[in-house]
Amino acid sequence: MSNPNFQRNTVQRQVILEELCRLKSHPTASDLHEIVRKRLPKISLGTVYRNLDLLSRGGQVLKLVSESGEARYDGNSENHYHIRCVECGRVDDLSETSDDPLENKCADLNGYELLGYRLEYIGICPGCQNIKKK
Amino acid sequence: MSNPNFQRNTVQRQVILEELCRLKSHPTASDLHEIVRKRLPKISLGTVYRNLDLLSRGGQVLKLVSESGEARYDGNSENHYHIRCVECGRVDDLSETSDDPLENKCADLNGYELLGYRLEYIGICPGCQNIKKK
DNA sequence: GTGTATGCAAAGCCTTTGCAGCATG
DNA sequence: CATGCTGCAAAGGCTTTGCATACAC
Repeated sequence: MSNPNFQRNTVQRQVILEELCRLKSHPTASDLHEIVRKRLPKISLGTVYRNLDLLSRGGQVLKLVSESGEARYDGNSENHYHIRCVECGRVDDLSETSDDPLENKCADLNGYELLGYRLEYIGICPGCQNIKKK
Repeated sequence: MSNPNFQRNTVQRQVILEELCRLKSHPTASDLHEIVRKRLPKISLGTVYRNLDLLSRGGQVLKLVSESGEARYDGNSENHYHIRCVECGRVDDLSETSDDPLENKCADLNGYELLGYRLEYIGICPGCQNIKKK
């Protein structure tokens, strides 16, 4: 029987992860596709999506979705905060200067003019807890 | 000259806002369309989208986008926190019991099993600040 | 009347998926 | 050499848009 979590080490996956980690910015899938294409001219957008999905579900990559629904990816999976530009959608890292991110408003903002923040908790609702127990 | 923010009071807009505010849940545009259709059978999905966009840009409604890119709307535009189910995408309100939401982990979670949170700052990046000044 | 808003349908966009061939372990 | 992965292209799903008509002011 085969291991359902088995994954192969493909050149495509390696290059995608390498290029994403090298970038300080947080590209969209299409941005990354353009970048990776410089090294692997034949790689398809579909492959980029498939690998970003695998990597983000594996925790090696972070997927960031904005209010507009646009997805961006972050090769730094360590816990850190982001600031997003409301005008152009650009996303940057924020240096974590204390354990309480909400109090960081005067910390280094990477040149950003701060407007606010979005906070959302993640969990499992009562209904889905029941389904899982069955 | 006309006021760029001028808006007409249409029945459609009123009913969309009314129904959204009446709901405790946070429906998708399509969910809301189904609900509003009970009162206005001929209303189109496009009109629902157009009005939700107007209302959210006007601050009367909150637009919430999940990691998967799914958009949900909240008729309560007052500052409060949300918890989202990773299994089914359902979104509920969280009672705000202190000024520091990150410390609320033991507060009333509406029956949810808490897994974590997403925090993102919103601002204007240096590049866009320069564009605005010009 | 003037110009915004609507309904309808088509178009857009980003993302996912089916498939046959490829290449990894 | 079994089967996971790829490239390609088509399909999907949500959202936006163009257009003629309706209606708010």
